[in-house]
Amino acid sequence: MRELAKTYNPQEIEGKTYEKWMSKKYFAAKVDKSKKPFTIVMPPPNITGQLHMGHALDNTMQDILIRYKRMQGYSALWQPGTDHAAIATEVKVIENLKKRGIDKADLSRDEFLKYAWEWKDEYGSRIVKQLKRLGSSADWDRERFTMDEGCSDAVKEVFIRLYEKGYIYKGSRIINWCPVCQTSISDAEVEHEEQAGHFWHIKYPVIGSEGEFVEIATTRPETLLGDTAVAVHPEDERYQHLVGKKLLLPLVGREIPVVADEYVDKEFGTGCVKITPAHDPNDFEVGKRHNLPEINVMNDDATINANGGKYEGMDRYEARKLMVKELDEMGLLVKIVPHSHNVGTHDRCHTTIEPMVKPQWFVRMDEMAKPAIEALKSGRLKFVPESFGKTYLHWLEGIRDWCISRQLWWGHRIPAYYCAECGETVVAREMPTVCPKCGCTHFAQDEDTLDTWFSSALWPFSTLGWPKKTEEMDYFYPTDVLVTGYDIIFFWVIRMVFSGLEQTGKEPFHTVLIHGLVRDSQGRKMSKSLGNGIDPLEIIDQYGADALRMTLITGNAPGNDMRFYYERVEASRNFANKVWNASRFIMMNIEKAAADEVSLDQLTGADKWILSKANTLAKDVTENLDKYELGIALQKVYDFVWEEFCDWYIEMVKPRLWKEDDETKAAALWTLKTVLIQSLKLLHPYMPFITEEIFCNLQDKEESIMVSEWPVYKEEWNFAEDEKSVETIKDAVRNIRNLRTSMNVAPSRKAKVVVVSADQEIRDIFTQGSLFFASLASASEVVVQEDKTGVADNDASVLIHGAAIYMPFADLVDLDKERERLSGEVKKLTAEIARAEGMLANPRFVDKAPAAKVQAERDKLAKYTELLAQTREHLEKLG
RNA sequence: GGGGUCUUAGCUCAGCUGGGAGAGCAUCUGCCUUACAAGCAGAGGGUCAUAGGUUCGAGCCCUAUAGGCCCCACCA
Repeated sequence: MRELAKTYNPQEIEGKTYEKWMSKKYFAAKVDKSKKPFTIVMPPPNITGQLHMGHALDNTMQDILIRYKRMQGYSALWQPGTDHAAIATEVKVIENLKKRGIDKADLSRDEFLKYAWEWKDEYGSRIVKQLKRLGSSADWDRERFTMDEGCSDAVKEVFIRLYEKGYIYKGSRIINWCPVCQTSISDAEVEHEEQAGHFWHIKYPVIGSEGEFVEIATTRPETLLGDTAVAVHPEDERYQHLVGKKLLLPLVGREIPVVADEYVDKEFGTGCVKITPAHDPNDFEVGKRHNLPEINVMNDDATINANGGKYEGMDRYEARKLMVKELDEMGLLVKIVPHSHNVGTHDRCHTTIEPMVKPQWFVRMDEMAKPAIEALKSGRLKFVPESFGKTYLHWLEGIRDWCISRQLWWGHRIPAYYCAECGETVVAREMPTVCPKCGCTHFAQDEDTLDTWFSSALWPFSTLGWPKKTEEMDYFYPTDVLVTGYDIIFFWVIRMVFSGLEQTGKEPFHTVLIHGLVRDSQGRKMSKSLGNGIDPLEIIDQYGADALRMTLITGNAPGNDMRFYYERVEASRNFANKVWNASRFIMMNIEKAAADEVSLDQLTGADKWILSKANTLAKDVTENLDKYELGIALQKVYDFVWEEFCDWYIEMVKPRLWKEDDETKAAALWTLKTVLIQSLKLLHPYMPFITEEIFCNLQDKEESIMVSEWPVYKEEWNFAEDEKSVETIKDAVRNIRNLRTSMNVAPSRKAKVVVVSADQEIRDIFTQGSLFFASLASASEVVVQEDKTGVADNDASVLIHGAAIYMPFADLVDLDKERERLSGEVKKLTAEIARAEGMLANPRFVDKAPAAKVQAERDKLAKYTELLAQTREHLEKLG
């Protein structure tokens, strides 16, 4: 044991503590059949990433659960790793190359990938180092990467299996195209933004009916170049005569038919819809129904292509401007009406998506969605909080096929090979040698890579060695809890569930613990563009990792967003300091007189009281943690440590420690140490560094708190009677302090305190606790007696249940003020009595409410009635 | 258009299966009391959005309304 510094200094402690944990291999989870497994897979941060508050929250929650379970004796695996983050990384690498004067277009695929891997090697470990500063106790020796050999193998295996089952197919369908990233993206990656736009009303001339026009309204006039029909509702009388007729597409001169389709809403716009199958998902469907040609009018960068005639080469928005102008000049532009509508944008770069028809790979979702829905409905999969289960179901029930191919280089290349001769597709792990159809020996691999989420979907089992049969897979899978933000339920959680069910037959986890966003103090999202992000590492530097962790967990319910305040970090830091100083106090005293083992019957009432409280606390905290109520559990430890332990118990114990020859000193020291250790253990998952440091300084039997045993409720530590007794004294102390404050009696002015009670039990309580009672109540002397002998009528008094307490402040008592105070008491008590009597007078309450509740009311009534009588008596005495 | 969620003290938020409204910060009063002024002891402050309903009893359950936020959705 050594003396601690006066204030807690996290910088001195965190680094060396983490190194100790690492070198002792405490984070390593072993396959150990004698223990129960507990597994969490870490949502793999992007290799492009820097630690932000979201990561800090997410990983703190996981670390709390893992540390808790580890202390409970589970073989607790926190499986870490990083994600290749296809688009994000590719964009970053391209930017980075640009700075060095290198253009991706000038590079071969292999050259580009070489740069990408270099980038990964340089920055991929950055975020891992940052996670460690938080105190994350992940099993870093098992760290994985979504593009490492094992994960890539799992990806190939799943692709092949799904392909052979007919769940993966290649098709030419309308997809979301990002003209800036130049790749297709899935529906989940499209964000809808409400934008102020316009409705352009344009007239299309009817062929063979001179002077007759069809008026359409469009938000995207430039797509007119790809129109292959105009649709009207089959039952729309206004246009029935036109169905089957041809229109002359302005500016293009193409003849297009008028078709009838239920898709059209008669009430909306003009009731006539231009149909552009190649650039609108709805029109695509209409086109399929009516066998319309699909005319793609755009290049990959959203400039107009050769099909756009003279507009070729223009950007889509420039072309729009020019076309509108020309239509106006031709007299075909009827009007322009302001109109706000939803525009799909790419969630990464916020470029407006261009729907295009392109050959892509898809995963059929209908069959795989079913067991995923069933998993939730059956209760095998639970969300915390539950409401997110509805989000999950809603998405799955309306799920559409998943576009998984990306026109990127960084990622898992699609394991499909095309015969150079006959074009036959072969899906295989390696490039085939001979074409099964034509015998040709030349193949080319598909150029595309897979959506980054395709590999993350396999994360819970690919990291454990699947598809190989490993003992890790047998032991740690299925995992237990997945902790993540609500923003990636669609991207990730759902895909892990259906992939896990499809490939392993089991839900990959039984609980999904959802958290919200960490916002700035004004409630805004933290973002780079706003510059309002707060760097967790700076907070750690300034206040310590424990304070940051505590801040992120307190006062926040699962799934709710939270605001980040420096004031709250300070409050957390202050708590750490409180724990530190309480420990310092205890150690200073233990140094003077060793805290030897004592038997429970040597403890005083106060010792038993705090021990009993600490015992209940362990039970409560465990229950809360089992329900994932991390914030509530921490709040309870906080309240216990600060209020009960520091403000009450330590103060109660001081007189015993200061007295030279107190025979209960050993009991006090033992209790201080025992309760402190209990508190440190309960606190450890939340504040790992400070608790470890104190624990190691406090005792030398165990070398680390993180592998010590989690406290369990012990029946022999349950002292209900002593709890009641101490509460009685606390009640008296509070009343006396209150009285002294209201009378302006300085704490330095000690006074004799006379406790009068007819109740032998209560007299015993005060007699036995007189030492600490005197100290807490600033009493020079405590006299306990049965009647009021020697008490002056004008002594100040307070009443508690079963006793009256008198203090001779004669010269200080302002009789008017005292009468006023007592009258106030009478008023309060009368109201309480009326309330209790009212309830008890209600026969329905007495009959229907639980007996304990009724009895409690009766007890209260008796207590208040007694207090009221005494208070009135005093009031009369004052005259 | 559908779904979710929130509305509690001046501010930010807790409030577990319904049983006398809580915390932190802020405010006011005293205290440098030998662990801690990053502290100690006190105090003030709330028709729990509104209106109904269920119940012996509602911040909590149900319905409706108002306002805020979020997600999903193919109205050109």
